[in-house]
Amino acid sequence: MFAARTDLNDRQREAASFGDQPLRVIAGPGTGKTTTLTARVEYLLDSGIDPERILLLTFTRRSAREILNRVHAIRANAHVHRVSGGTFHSVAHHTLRRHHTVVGLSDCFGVLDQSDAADLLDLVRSDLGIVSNERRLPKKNTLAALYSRTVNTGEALSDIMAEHTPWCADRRDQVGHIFSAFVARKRALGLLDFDDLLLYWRAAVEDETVGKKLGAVFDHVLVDEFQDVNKLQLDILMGLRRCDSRLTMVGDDAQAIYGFRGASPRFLLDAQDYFAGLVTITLNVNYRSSGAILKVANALGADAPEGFCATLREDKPVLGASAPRLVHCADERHQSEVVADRVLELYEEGVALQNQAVLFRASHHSADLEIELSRRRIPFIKYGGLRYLEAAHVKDLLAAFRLADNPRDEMAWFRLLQLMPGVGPARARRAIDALRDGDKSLPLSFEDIQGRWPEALDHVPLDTRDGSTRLIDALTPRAHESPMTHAQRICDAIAPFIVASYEDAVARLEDLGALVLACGDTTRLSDVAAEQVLEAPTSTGDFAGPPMVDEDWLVLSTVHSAKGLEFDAVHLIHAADGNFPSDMALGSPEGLEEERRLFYVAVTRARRHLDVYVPLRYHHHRVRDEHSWAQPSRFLSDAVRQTLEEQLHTSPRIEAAKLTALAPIAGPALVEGRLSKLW
DNA sequence: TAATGGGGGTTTTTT
DNA sequence: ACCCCCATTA
Repeated sequence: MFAARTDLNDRQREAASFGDQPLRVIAGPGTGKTTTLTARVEYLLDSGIDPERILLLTFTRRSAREILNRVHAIRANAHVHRVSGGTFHSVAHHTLRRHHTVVGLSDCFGVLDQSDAADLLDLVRSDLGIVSNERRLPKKNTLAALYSRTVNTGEALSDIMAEHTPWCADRRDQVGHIFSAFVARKRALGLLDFDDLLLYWRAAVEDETVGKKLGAVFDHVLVDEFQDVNKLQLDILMGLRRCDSRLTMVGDDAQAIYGFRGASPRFLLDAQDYFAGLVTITLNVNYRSSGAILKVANALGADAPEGFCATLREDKPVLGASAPRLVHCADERHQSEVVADRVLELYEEGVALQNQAVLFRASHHSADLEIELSRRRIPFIKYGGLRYLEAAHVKDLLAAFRLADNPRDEMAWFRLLQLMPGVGPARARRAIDALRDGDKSLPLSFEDIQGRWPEALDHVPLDTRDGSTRLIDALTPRAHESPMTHAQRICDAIAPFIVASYEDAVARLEDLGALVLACGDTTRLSDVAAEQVLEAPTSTGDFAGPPMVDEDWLVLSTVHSAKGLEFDAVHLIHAADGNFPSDMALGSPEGLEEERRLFYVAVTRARRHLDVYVPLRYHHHRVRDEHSWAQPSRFLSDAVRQTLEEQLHTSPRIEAAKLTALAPIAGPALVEGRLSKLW
C-alpha cells in the first residue's frame, strides 16, 4: 500500500497524498519530480479512483509511459495501463476523434505536422499572388513559426511581429491575409495542424455544456513540466477544471525552455491567479548530482536576474564523482577528439556509454563529433534534430494514408503526384484541377475520384500512367478490408516509385513496412498517420533499430531533447558565445534568460561527471584558413568558473601546424655533413 | 513550358 | 534536409 513507501521524503509524501485542492509542486532538477508524480498516481489509485478517470498530461509520450511503467512495477495487479495520458496534442487528438461531431469536424480529418503546415502556408501565399522572393517577406518556416506563436499566445499579430520579426513588421497585412487564407484552406481540405488540435479542444472545453461534460470525465488532472505550458494550454486546463478543483501541476521555473512555442514560466509562477485555493509545495533536495555539480547549477541560477525558485540542496555525497571541468580546446575538430578521449576514459573507469551523454544547443553542433565517433567505431544514438519521420519516403506514405480517408486533402495529392517521374508542381496542380467538380472542390469519395481520373491522366506523362492508376486503385478502399490490408496495398503501389528514386531503397522500404505494421489496431488510416506524426520516434535509432549491433551506445542529444533525462556523465560541447547562448536568441532579454535556463538544464542532467567544452577557434569555410576566435559562453561568469576546474588542452595537430612558422633548419647540409663522416 | 539535376550555402529549440 | 539559382533535357 501507499503508506508503506519509505523512499519518499516528507515533502514528496505530502505532495503525493495531497487532497482535492489545486496543487502546485515546484520541483528543481533531480528532486524526485517523477517519483512524486508516480507516487501521487499510486496514491489516487489506492484511494479508489478509477484509472480511466485520471488524466496525466506530460511533455512527451515517453515520460507518460515512464511514470505509468513505474506505477505498474510497484503494483503489478493494477489496471494502470488504463490511466489516460499523453501530450496535450495527443490527448487533444484522441478527444477530437472521439467527439468529432460535437466540435463540427469530420471523423476523417488529417493532421499536418509543422513542415506540412509550412508547405500549405507557402501554397496559400502563392495562390494569393504574394511573391516570396521579395525582400522582407518571411519565408514559409518563419511564417509557420509566426502563426503558431500568435495562436498559442493569443496575442495580436502586430505585437508578435514587432517583437520577433521586426525586419518585416511592415508586411503585417499581407501576413494576416496569408494566415486567414491558411485557416480557410485547412478547413476546406479537412486538415488540422498541431495548433488546431489545441484550438478545437479549447473551443470544446470552453463551451459551457460540452466543457462540463469533457471535464467531468476526469476526477484528477495531473500536468508535468507546467513551466512549458502556453496560454492556449492553460485555457484548456481552466476549461477542463471549470467545475472541479482537482488539478496537480508539477514544474520548475528554472527549466522553462519552450518560449518559442509560446510557453512562459509566468503561468506556473502566477498559477494562484488562475486556480483558486492553490497550495504550493517546493522540492529542493537533489538526489541526482554531486555536490560539486550542484554548485555549478546554483552559481548559474544566482546569475539569473530574477533568480530561480528553488536553490538545490545536496542530499548525501554522490560516490565516484569527479570535479566538474571547463575544457578549452583548440577548435571544433580538436573538441571532437578530446570528447571522444574523455568518453573512452570514463568508459574504462566503468561508466557505460549509455550513461554518458554529449549535449549541445543546436542539432548540427554534433556533426563533427559524429564523424569522429564513427571513425573510432564508438556507437552512438542521436536525439533531437532531424527525425526519420521527416524523411521524404515516410512522409509520402503518411500522405497516402491521409488521402485514403480524405480525398479532399490537396496537400497529400500534391505530394503523391510529384512522386511520379515527370510530374512536378505544374503538372501535379493541373491533374488536381482536373479532379475537381464544377464548384472547385475535390470529390468526397474515391468512387467519384475514379470517375474523374481519366481526365487527370492527361496531365501525367505516358510512361507513368500505369503506375499512377495503380496508386489510385490502391487508395480506393474496398469493402470489408482491414486498415492494415489497405495500408499494405497502398505501400505496394508506392514501392516502385521509391525504388526508382532512391539509392538506398531497401532501407526505406523497411521503414514503410514498419509503418504498415503500425496500422494493426486502428480503424482509420488517417488516425495512424496522425498518431505517427504526434508520437514521432525521438531519435535516429528508434525507427530503424540501433545504429549498430552493440548493446551499448553513447547518447548525443540537443539540450531540449535531454529534458527530463539524467546521465552519470555529461559532456556539454560548443559552450561558446553565439552557439550557447545561440545568437538567434540574443534579440531580447527574455530570449537570453531562456538560453540561461537551457544551460542550467544541460548542467543538471549530470550525476557524477560534468565536462564543459569551449573551442577557441571556429573555421567558417572549408577554404583556406578563415576563422574567428570564440568567446566562452557568457554564462560561464567568474562566479560560475570558480565552480569549475579549468583545463587547457593543446592539440598535437595544432602544435604540429605551428612548426611551419619556425625558421627552417639547414636540412640537406646537416644530413650530408653527418653522412660525410662515414666515408 | 516543365521537370530535373547539380552546386553552393544554411540550418535554434519541438508537439 | 532545406532553399535558391542555373543549366540541361524532354
